[in-house]
Amino acid sequence: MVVLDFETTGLSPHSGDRAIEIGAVRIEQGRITDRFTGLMNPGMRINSFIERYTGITNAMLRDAPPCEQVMRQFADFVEDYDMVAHNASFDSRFLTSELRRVGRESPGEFACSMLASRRLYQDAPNHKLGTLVRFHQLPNDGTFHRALADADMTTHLWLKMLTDIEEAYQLEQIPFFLMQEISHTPKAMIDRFLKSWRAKHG
DNA sequence: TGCCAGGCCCTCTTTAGGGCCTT
Repeated sequence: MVVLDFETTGLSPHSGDRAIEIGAVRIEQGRITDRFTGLMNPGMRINSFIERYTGITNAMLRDAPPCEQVMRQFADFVEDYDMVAHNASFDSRFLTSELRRVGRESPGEFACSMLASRRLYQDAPNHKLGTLVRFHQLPNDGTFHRALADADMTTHLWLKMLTDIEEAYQLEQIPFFLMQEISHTPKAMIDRFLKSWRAKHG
């Protein structure tokens, strides 16, 4: 699967917002096998809030390739893999919007690490990505709100959740139907995960 | 002119409202 994160000019592609950076991590057999990242020029200036929030400046975007070029490359990277994102409804909207502009689409399904976290870690202070990284002491380099850094942290969070789900399942603490229900994760994704997990652990 | 995201989930709910998450 591919873990995905967008930085954007705002919250809604339906209000004209565009992607300005994409970061993605490919996971196979529970291990990171490839990464993709790129700044992209949205053809518009970003406001000062976004500059402060992400650290991405208008000067950086001026020299970046256009969204269309980066998204075509990303479409080739993601192929038909299923995807994971933290608050997936946000990233899936931008992915659909940006791919549609270049006549592409992603056939994969989305799972949401935020919804899964709300189910699995009810003792967490909240379910922001940064909070969960600290709560679980997940690997990070101190960078937040940049696409590849956030995708990397989401990857570590997702792998931890899969392990915790599997352990709970093995311990018969949760039945299989609940695994499918957790986080709205598509059944096919859970099935593929279990198959690869068992191949790895015997 | 005035509006301005959207989906999940809880609750003082279902004839609704508001917090949480993402930028």
